[in-house]
Amino acid sequence: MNINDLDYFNQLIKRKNFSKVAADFNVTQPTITMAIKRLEREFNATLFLRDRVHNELIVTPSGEQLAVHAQTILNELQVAHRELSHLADQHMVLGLPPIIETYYFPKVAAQLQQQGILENIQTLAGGSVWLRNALRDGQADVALLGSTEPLAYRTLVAEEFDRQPFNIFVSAQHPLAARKRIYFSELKREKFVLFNSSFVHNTAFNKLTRRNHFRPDVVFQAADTHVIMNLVAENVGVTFLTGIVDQHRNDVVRLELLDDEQPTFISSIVTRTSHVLTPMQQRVIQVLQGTLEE
Amino acid sequence: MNINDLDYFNQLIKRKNFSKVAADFNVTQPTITMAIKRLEREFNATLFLRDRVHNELIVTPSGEQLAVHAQTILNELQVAHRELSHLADQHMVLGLPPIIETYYFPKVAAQLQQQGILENIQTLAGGSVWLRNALRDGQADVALLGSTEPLAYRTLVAEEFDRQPFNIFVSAQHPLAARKRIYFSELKREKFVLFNSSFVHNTAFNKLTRRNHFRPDVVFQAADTHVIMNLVAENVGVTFLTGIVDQHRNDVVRLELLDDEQPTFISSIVTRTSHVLTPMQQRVIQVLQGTLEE
DNA sequence: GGATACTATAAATATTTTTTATAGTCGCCG
DNA sequence: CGGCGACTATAAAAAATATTTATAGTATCC
Repeated sequence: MNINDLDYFNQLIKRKNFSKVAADFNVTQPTITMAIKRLEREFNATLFLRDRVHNELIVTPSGEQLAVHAQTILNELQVAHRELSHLADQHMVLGLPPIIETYYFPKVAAQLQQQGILENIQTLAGGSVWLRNALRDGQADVALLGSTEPLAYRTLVAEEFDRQPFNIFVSAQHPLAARKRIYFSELKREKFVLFNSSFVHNTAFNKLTRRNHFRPDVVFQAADTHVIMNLVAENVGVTFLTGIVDQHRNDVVRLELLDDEQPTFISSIVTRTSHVLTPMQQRVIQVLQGTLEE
Repeated sequence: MNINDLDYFNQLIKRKNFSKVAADFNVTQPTITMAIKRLEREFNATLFLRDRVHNELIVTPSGEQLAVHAQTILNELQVAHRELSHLADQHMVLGLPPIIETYYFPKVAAQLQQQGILENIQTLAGGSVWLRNALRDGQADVALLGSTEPLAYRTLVAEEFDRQPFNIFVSAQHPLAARKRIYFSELKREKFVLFNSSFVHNTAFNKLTRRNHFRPDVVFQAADTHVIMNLVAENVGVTFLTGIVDQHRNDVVRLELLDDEQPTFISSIVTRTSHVLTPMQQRVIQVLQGTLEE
């Protein structure tokens, strides 16, 4: 049995049209007909019903079931290709969401440099959700991910290394600047400048607004914490970020939240369950664990 | 790329010998050489080092990594074959460990019969551990499994439907027969007749003996609860089983355990995450849920 | 009734895999 | 040391498979 056949099949499931699938793969239409026939013979099942009357292609239960497995197999192959290509290049792709890249990675990089393995690391930036998928499809081998709940996925292994509360940052000229701690509900009338690229902050923020029954007035969303901090300093609005972002500015004040049951920013080291660590990769992971878990 | 190549590769990983793999598949030796070459070209990596000096075959890191994926892919295909074969025969294989088969299944079967779908069920008997693997490799489509901890596996979905405490059963002539409840530690000097085929009972039993610091005197292990009960009635020993086994005998007395933190016998309906339910299979699951969850 | 949009079939070609036959490498042992 | 045994590799031929080309079939739409 040929993998191509599964590829054709998989595409036919999506496209529901033999000729178009053929075009997608730059082969002629009978090729697809034959491929499906081979699969139908191999699995001894009808995979599609050719409904000429309504001119549509119906996927049988057997077809649906096979589609699930075909998908897994094709993904597994893709991951294999990517993983082996990383191995060949002697590097490891480390996924980093922007916040983690800015505030945790420098420490890690220094350690990796000392051990002479920094050159084997290739970073891949992206939001937490996107990186999770990049891990799954083999684009990344390891990722440091932020989340509000402990991560638990079928194909990934996560090891938590830090928990940080979320804080409120206001301008030094802001009336609340004199305070050290506040309740989230006190922010009902404030304007917010928020972080947009990371889904995690939004999740946490939305939880809190919902729990406190208000619709926040979000005046701006930025992808970079420095931009946000500058806007906060200018008193354009207040923001909601993790404490690690603090960074000794004197034009911005950090306020702790007093609410019970606050969401926390959980940081984890995540890998694929199927990923086999080389000795070099094990050292990288050890450095990550050592540096990040204090 | 051909699945056969992965099959050859997978076997070579196990056997570490080209000629033997060739023999295993009834092909000639150059076939294996070529297959590995094709994979090495396809993945642009060396998969094995042929160490002529020590006359052994060394698997490279790339080889190790590919092996993991090859295994997954081959398993996925095997599952697909089995699942589609069940679909073709219009049946569903239901795995049942002996205890569950005896004490829960009759109720279920009656309901399934009423709905006219009993004939579509094929049961598969086996211990919990064995059935878990049967689910994973597609031999079974659904299983009712017993466990002492909630089931959580990567490739399986479990839905709990019952929790039962474990009980002690003694002969009506036994000194303890007058009691209703006892502490497990009071059984230090007893002889035990235990259930052997189900790993779950042993796990729970061992937990308790360990916690109470004694080495139990196990005089016999049987695969059938009736045998055990008969031995208990004859006062050969006492036993440790779930309450459902009770079955109105007057020569045997059931004692509840007074210990805090007792292990419980958790029963769950388990399926593969990758399994697509047909309408008929959905009805079966509904009957299972309806009947078993009261 | 002809044009259009699909899928299927059959024969010819092209491609890929396997076999056959043989060579190469190394260790072992008399 | 030389021949034998246990391996794997290579090359050419043969066999098996997949793809293309060309064409037929079936149903819809106008």
